[in-house]
Amino acid sequence: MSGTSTETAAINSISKEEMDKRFDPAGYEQVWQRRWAEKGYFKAEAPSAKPSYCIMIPPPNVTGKLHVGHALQSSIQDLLTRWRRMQGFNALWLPGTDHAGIATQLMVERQLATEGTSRRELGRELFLDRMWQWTEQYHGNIREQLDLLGASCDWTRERFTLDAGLSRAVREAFVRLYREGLITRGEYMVNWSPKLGTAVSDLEVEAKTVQGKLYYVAYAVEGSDERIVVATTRPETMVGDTAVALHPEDERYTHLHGKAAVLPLVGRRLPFVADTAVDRELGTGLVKITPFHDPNDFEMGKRHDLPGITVIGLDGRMTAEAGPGFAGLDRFEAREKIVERLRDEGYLIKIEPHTHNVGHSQRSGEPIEPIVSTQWFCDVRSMADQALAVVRDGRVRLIPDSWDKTWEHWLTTIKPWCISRQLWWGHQIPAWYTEDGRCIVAHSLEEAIAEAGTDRLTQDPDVLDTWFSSGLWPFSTLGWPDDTQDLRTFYPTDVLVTAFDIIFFWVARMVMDGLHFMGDVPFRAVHLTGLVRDAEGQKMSKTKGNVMDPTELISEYGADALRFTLASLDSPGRDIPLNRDQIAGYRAFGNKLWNATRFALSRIPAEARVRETIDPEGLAAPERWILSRLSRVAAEVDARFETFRFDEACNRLYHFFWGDFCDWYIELSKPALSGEAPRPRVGDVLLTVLDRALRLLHPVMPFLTEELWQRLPGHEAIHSETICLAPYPRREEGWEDDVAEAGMEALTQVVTRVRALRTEMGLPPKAKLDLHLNAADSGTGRLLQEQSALIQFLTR
RNA sequence: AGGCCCAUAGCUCAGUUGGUUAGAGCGCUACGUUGACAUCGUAGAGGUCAGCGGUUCAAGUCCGCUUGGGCCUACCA
Repeated sequence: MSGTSTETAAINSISKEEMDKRFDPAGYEQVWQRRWAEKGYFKAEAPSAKPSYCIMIPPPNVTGKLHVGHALQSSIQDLLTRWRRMQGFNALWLPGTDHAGIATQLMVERQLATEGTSRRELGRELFLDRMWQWTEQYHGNIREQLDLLGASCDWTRERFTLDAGLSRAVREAFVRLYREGLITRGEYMVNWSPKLGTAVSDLEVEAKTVQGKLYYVAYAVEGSDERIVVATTRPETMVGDTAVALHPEDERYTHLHGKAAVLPLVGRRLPFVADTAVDRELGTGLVKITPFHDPNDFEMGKRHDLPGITVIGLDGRMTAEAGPGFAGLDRFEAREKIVERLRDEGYLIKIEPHTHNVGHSQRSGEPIEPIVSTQWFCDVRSMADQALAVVRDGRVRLIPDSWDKTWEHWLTTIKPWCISRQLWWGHQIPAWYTEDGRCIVAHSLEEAIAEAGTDRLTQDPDVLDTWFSSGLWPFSTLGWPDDTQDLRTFYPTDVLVTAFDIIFFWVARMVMDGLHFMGDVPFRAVHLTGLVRDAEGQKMSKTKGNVMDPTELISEYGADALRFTLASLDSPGRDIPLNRDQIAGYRAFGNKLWNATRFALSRIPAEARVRETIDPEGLAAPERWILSRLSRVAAEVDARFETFRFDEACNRLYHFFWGDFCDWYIELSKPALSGEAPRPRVGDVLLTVLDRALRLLHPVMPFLTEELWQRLPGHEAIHSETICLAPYPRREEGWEDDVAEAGMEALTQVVTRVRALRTEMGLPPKAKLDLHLNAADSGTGRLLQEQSALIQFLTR
């Protein structure tokens, strides 16, 4: 509690002291963040008489560090939450973190390696202890960083995907899907990552175009002198061949039907099989079939009832089945060795360069090995159909909707999802095996024992894919499977804000799970943001060294400037080039807010106050005009927030404040405030417009607006404690005044024209001139006449 | 191989359902500092809206093609 006394001093200083000429975000940002938290302004209610508004944070990696992409998404989520909260909604932004299975386990494994040990050496239990230690050590970082950004999360509802409640939800979901027959265990071909030692899903495989080789190998035809030639990119798999395929209508090879080839080096008999999947144009039109090491061959093997042989093991090395001379070799060494033997024995016809796509492990970067193994699968077909339906009928809106087609394509072609991982960090699969090999799926060991009739059970060692638990996030975080008050209050949630790159990993699965388990969509809209890039539009990456750290940007420019920048760059369907000049520009905007407030506070009459509302009756044209403009901007900003056009909303706020308010209204108020040319209620109007402008800006720039708003005399009339809970300004139709706007338009044009003439004629800015105006019509003439003092003031 | 997106000022981008003279920020030029703000003010320069064709009274905007970028999906040995 060492910081308490200084904090109190800082809080006391707010709104009392003379304002500095320059604003300093570091001086108040975290003071306010702490105070808001202490006051509990962001705690949502359940139940509540107010309408609910809910956003679930896309949970970042619990041990991770927030990057600018997180800063972007968090800024948008906070903007929406603060906006709705001010509008009187019972707003919940639920924070939390993800255990991020492979990623986090790898970090700890790397650390163990530096200590000269490994997870295998430690054993599962000790290793998991280390994982939890690691998790606890870094867990606070995410909150710290969100606090720096000004996030208005409800931390009393924070969740972690591995906490007790969410783990229970995971087991419940697994058991239900198993009992519905949608989760099954079986031996299939999976994407295997030898380095990671685990199966991964199709999504975790990245196709990379590589320069490979196409090897042409001669196979003898059984019972004849004929030799046929097959082409392959992976000669090392040939020792696992069990057939040779040809196209049924390929006239070159009709004589081979019913015959067999002989596998070089091994001597195995390989029947010819006819299959239309064979491409006659490619290679020689004859394909070697290795059912256990190629996804196509696996399918073909099933169609023709071919046996499979596992010649590459889970460690990426050749098995004993590969035969003497190859067993134990790494798969790529084996390739060289086998090609060498083929050449030596005269089977190698030729080698051609060949460009093709090879699946690589997204996480480890190595080529994926298609391997047959026993895994758990989730058949998502029926769930996918439901997810298709809700996007088609608009119950879930993707924003921008250009993603609809991608959604459609992926979900219509979706295949069973391999959900088991050979890792330790994650939700262990709730399946137990009896000694006689029965498999019991249950919520708990106790339930499994009861069902099995024995306590001699072994739990399946595998854990679930991280995304299995993430898919449940919108309702597991609210207490599901129990029927909780939170669940009833906040589900379905309103908006999901996330980057497009996890639309399949996560968004689609939440929609499927939400519909399946809750019978309703998890959110009504998905705002998909672009990728944050550097100033040159390059992807940020550690290797390029162009990564921008949000924490550092905040300390340099302030959180409000970063937030404003990110929000104003968030145009639909576009990536976001972030450059420091722009952030600096919005920091200058902050300075503008600061100094406009400073001006108002130093010049208004003592009795001036922020008013809840103002009757324009009896006000002069400049006052009528600024109130009219304010009303229109409030309406526009509201409409833009509704449609997720944060860029346009920010733009309008920026131009209203800097252009209308500072460049014109403040200038116009000067002669009135100084007493040279008094006008009615100028002080009240100035403060009231400032109050509303700050409130309009609050969702984007929470810290500065609070800091300034607290200083406005009479702000308590709007809310007794904080701008965070003050009402969001709406349109005031009674303020909208076409006559005043037209009149001011004429005035500003006159002023601008005079200034331009002065420059064109090379007249010194201070030289006083005579100005004669001829109005085109009497109305304008009268107005300009009325405002002649102002015109003189602005044009000298 | 399919699909999606993009091309507008020196740079990064807006530009709604087609409708006056295409906008902003940064950068640039000139001038300006004792009274909110130099993180500023005033004025200004700068665009064949990638190219070609079409629809229309009217196209940056709609349609087709071309070129040049980017991304996603995909089992071609």
